[in-house]
Amino acid sequence: MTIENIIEEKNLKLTVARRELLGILHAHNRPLCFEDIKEKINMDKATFYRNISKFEEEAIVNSFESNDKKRYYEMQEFPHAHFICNTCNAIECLKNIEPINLEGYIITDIIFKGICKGCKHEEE
Amino acid sequence: MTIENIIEEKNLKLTVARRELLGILHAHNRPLCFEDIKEKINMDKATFYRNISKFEEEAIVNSFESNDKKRYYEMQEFPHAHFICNTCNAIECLKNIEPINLEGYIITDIIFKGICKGCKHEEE
DNA sequence: TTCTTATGTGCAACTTAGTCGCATTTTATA
DNA sequence: TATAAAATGCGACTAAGTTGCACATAAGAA
Repeated sequence: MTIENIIEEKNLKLTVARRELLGILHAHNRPLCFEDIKEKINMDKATFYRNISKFEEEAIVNSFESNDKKRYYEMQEFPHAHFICNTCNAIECLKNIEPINLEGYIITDIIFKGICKGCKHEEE
Repeated sequence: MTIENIIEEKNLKLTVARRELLGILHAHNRPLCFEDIKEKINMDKATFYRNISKFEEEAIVNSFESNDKKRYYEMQEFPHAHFICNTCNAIECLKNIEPINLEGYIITDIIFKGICKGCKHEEE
């Protein structure tokens, strides 16, 4: 599925900003915040946040808050859990954990916090 | 364990602000943000954030970011997972879920996001 | 290809959570 | 009761995210 297809499928206009923004998110296999993205492309923050909101409404992108008060965004292609390290603040994607069920709830996202493998190793 | 004992055990000074702050957190069985707390007690936000940071360092309190860009705090008495509803933004404590293990990681906190029982019911 | 219109973009001003420096107050101890 | 270290409150600041508005652009019609 190309970026052009995704945009077309949702009946959104294909603009330069949208192509660039989805291009960056698609190319990186990790969640990115606005700060990460503005290092890579020159885009006004109002444009960034308006497009990101639209992508979230259309279920193209999903997001979560990390430990650093910033929101991180990624393509919703393969929904998966995340691990946020309290020590180094790194965000890892956990693509292979077994599904968890909570009776009565619909789970769309799981965030684990704690100490990642690297930091745990350094502590020992 | 009284608030006075907790403070003394960690070798912190027992001040009016600290007693009030821990009193509020102790009295409410749900995570609270600064906005929630300033409705209940009159405390400068610098004092709030400095004390909350100290309580976190001392493992008296823990915290997480919600969907609303605010950080929520609660006593660390009974560590447990949380459910944040994407629809109504409510935060629920999940005190009875079975423990999850991730090989190589130390998990200190789990946050589930999705649709809570109430909102799921309304959708149907 | 050009015209038209709805939609998107960029700018600047704004809001709000959270931080920091500093003068003053309070706690704990001698 | 005196003292020193630590906590508080204030005001100024930072940075994420939002909003209104004028201008630019995508996409379909003519």
